Amino acid sequence: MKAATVKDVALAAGVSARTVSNVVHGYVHVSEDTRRRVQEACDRLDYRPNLLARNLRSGRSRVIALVVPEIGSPYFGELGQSIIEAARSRGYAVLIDHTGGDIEQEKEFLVRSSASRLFDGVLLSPSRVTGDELRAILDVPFVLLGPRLFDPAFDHVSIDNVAAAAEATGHLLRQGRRRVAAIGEQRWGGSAAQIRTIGFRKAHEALGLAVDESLVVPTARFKREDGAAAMSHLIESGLRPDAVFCFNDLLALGAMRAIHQHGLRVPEDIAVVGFDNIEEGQYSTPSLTTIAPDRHVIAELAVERLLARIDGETVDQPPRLVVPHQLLVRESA
Amino acid sequence: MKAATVKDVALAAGVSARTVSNVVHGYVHVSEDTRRRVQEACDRLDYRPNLLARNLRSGRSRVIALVVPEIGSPYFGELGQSIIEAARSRGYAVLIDHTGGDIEQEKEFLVRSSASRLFDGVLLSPSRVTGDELRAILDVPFVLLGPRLFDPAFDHVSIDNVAAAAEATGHLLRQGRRRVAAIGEQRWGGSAAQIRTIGFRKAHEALGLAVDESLVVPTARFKREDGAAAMSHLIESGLRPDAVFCFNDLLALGAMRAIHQHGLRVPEDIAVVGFDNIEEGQYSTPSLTTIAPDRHVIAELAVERLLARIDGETVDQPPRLVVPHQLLVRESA
DNA sequence: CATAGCTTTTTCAACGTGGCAATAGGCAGA
DNA sequence: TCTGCCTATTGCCACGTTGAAAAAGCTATG
Repeated sequence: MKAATVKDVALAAGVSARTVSNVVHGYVHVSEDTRRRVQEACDRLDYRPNLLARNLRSGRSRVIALVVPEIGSPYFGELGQSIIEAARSRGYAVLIDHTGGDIEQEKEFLVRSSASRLFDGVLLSPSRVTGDELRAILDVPFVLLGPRLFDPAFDHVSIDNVAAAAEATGHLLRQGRRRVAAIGEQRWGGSAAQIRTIGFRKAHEALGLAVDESLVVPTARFKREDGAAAMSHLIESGLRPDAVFCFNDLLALGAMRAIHQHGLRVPEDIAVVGFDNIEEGQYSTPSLTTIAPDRHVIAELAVERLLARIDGETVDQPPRLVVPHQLLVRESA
Repeated sequence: MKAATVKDVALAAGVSARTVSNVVHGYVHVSEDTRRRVQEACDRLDYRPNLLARNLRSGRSRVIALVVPEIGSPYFGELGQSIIEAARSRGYAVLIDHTGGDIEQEKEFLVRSSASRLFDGVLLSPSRVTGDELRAILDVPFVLLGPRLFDPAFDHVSIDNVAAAAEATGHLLRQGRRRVAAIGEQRWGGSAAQIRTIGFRKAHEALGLAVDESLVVPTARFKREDGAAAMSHLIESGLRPDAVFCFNDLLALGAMRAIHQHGLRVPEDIAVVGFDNIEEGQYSTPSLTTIAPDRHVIAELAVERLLARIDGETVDQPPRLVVPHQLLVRESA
C-alpha cells in the first residue's frame, strides 16, 4: 500500500491540503469539527508526514551528523550514545560516520555529504583535519570535539586536557613514583597526544622533576595492542618504569595486560593511569584509575551549541567550552 | 554564501537546468564543449547537489537506519562500525538510534520515523518488539539481527545461537567441569537469553548430564555489573560452580571481576566462557574464551539483504541467514 | 445593512531535483 | 532539396510539503 499523503487525507476529509497541514501542526484557528474529521482521516489512512518533503520545503532536516574516528571504539561508542540522547531530546536524529583516523576519508566524507542537506550540522572529532580545512569544506555549522588544539574561534567542546594529564601524572608522582612513563605520544604537532604530553611534562616541572625522554613512548594508534606493545617495549628494554600514564584507557588496558604477562603486578610494580573513563576500566582487573570527562555534559553542550548555530542564534558564551573532568582513583594507581 | 543550485549553474554556464543535471549524472549525449562549460561552472560555484531534493524526487534517501538497544555497548558499537562500512561501500549512510531495550521506545522510534522517508530501510536488533508488531509499524523494508527467534518468514541474519551456546557449554563440560553455571537467563519467552539457555541444556543432555537449576542465574540486563552480581551470588550462596557460561562477554567480564574479588582464580577455580567476542575480551586478564560470530559477514549479509529488499529484488536465498561462528579458546577456559 | 474585525479555510507557489517527451540542429542518403 | 535519423538540449511537470497571502464565513457594532 502506497503511503498516504496530505492530499489523500485532504480528499478523504473533504478539506484542502493546507488545512490538513494545519491540523497536523496544531495550528490554533481550526474548528473543532474540522480538526476531528481530519484527525480521523489521518488515522484511517495511517497518514505520516513525508519528512523528506517537509525538510526540502523548510530547508532543515532535523538530523545532525556525528563523525568520529571509530564508532566501535568504546569511548566514541559511549559518547555517541550520549549524543544520540542529547539530540533526541531536542527532536534530532543522528547520522554516524567514522573515518578510521584517515585524513582523506575525513575530508572525503565531509565534502561528499556536506552540501547534501541531509543533515543540518556536524559534530566532529577530527583526528587530523585542520579547522581551516573544515571551514573551507563544510557549508553547514559544525562543532569540534576532542582534545586537539584549534583556533579559538571555532566552536569546540572538550575538557582541559593539559590540566587533566597533569593531574593524572601528578597523582603518580605524588605517590613517590619517580620513573613515570607516558604511552601514546604522537609525532605531529597539534595532535591529541601532544596536548596530553604537555600536561605530563608540566606535572614533572611542578615538582621539580626531570622527564626521562626514553620513557615517553609513541604509539601508532590508540588501541589496546598499541598499549601492550609499548609497555612490553618499556619492560623489555630494561627502562624499569614504576608507573605509566597512558593517553587513553585502551592503551592503559593493553599496558596492564602486558605488565601481567611479564609477571609484574599492577599497581605494586607498575601503577597505571588511563584517560577517558570507559566502562571497561571499571571492571578490569585491577580496575583502572583514569581521568573521567563528563560525557553527559560534553554531549549536551555540543548538541546545544550546534543547534544554536543551526538556528543562527547569537551565542554569548565563548566558542571554546571547557567541560569538567575528574580523576577517578581506582585500583591500578 | 547560499549554496548553488542547478539553476545557478545553468545560468552561469548558459544552458538549461536539465543539461546541468545531465552532465552531473554523466548522461552520454552531451557535447564535449557543453560538458566542459558546465563542469567549470559547477566547480566555480562549488555546486553540490541537494540530496534532499534528489531523494524527494527519486523516493530514495540512500540512508539506512540501524536500531540497537545500546550503541555504547561494545558489541553493538563494533557491529555498528562494520555496518557503517558495509553500507558505505554500497553508497549508503547510516542513521543510528538506540532504544535502551525499552519496548515502548523501540516502537515509538519506529512509528515516528518509519514513514518519514528519511531512510530507505531499517536494520534492527529488537530487544522485545515482535516481528508482527514490526510488520504492522514499519512501512519500509527491514532486516532483523540478533539471537531472538522470529517467524522464519522475516529476513533475519544471525549465527546459530543454540549450537554456539552448546559448543561453549560443551567446551567446559569436556574439561571435566561438572558444576557449570549459566549467567544471563531472562524470564520471557523468545528472548535472546532463552535461546542460549537451550544450547546450554543441550550440551548437558548430549553428555548425559543433568542441569542444576540453581546454577542458571537470571540477570536484569546484559552488563558487566549484572555479571558481577550474578557471580557473587553464585559464590556467596555456596553453590560452588567450577565453570560459568555467560550469555555475553560483558556478563563474563563482570563475572571474572567478581571471581577475582572473592579471591578465586580464573580458570583454575572457575572457568569462564563468554559470547560475542568483543575486543575487550582479548586484552582482559585473563583473556576471555568466547563465541565469536563473524561480525563482518553479519554486516555484509544484513546490508546486502536490506538493499535487495529496498530495490525490490527477488531474493532466492531463504529469509533467515545463518552466519558462521567459532569458539575462540583463550585463557579463561 | 454596511462595515469592520475576527476566525477559518483555501489558493498559489516554491523548495531542487529528475523523468518524460518534445524540440532543435546536423548530416547522410535518396 | 527533402526525408529520415541520430545527437544534443530543453521545457514542463511532479515529488509532498509548507509559507504567504488572499478569500470566505461569521459576528458584532454603529
